Amino acid sequence: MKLSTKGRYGLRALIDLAQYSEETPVSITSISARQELSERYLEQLMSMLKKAGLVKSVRGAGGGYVLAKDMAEISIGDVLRALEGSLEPVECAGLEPDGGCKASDNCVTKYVWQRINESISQTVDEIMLDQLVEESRKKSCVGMDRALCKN
Amino acid sequence: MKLSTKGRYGLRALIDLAQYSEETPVSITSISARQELSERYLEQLMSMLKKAGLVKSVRGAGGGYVLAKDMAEISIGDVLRALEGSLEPVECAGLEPDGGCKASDNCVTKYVWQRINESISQTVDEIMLDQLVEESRKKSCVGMDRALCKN
DNA sequence: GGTAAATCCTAGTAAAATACTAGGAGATTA
DNA sequence: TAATCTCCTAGTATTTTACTAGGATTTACC
Repeated sequence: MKLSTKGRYGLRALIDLAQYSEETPVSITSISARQELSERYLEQLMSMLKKAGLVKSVRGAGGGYVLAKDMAEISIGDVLRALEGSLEPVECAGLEPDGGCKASDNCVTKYVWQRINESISQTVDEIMLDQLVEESRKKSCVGMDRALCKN
Repeated sequence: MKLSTKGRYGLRALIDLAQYSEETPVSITSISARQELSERYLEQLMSMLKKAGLVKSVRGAGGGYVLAKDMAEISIGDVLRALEGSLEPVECAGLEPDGGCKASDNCVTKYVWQRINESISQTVDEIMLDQLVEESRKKSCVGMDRALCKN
């Protein structure tokens, strides 16, 4: 039940992007410098965020990435699902009426997985990116000590 | 953010155990036969549940496992934490005052990890084993089709 | 006392997932 | 034309997962 580096790094990167992309696109190079992340790896994370429609890219010199919609309209759930795939703790727990496991009517544990799934979803979907960006500005923590924190 | 087979199989096994251990201890052999799980693997899961104080063992012929406390006093959180370790999505998110990451005061994402952690904990700690056992009896699903469901 | 049925304990190991690195093609600007 | 970007695919070392294997120990029952 751990989030991978994709989710952890990717969310940090997106908060950074949101802070710096108001006027011009932000390049992977600059994000990775500030956040001390591998450029090549970050490239892949940004590509996932783009596929999910959360950021837009501007190619060529002076290019980079920009948010594809307003910060207040991007939930942390959107971000984490884009990076981690489904956040369901067990595959069968899909909420779709006919989703997942065929044996589900006889499955007692499914109830548990579903409850966990719902609580995670509710939590991550009600936190929006702008809240974190604002918080980040308050703390003026543009860069944090990566030697102490890997998240 | 997936639960491993430890958590999935282990919870199933414990529900099975709870149902069958009211009079005599239940052996790993019998649980694994009903639930179609490897005996050797299940052995390790039971050992974890024992270390966590959720079950007691009775050695020797005719032995097996019994719940160490009342079903109504074992939460699913206890079970999953015994099997999966901490359910925190990110290590630093510990709720302990001085727990985890040293950079936490400057960490914006920690807020997110903590919120997720709290919601998961709350959910799994309020579901008790007896609820699932009762549900299981209602559905009379002693054995479900393992060809269809791996959870 | 012997045998069968159990738990207990440690190690090993194949497969899958993770966390990257590497190389190079294509787009855009100055 | 050179520099700076994104884009895309593939490779790969490390770690984790999901087991399997072997054997010691304990206990009930004949």
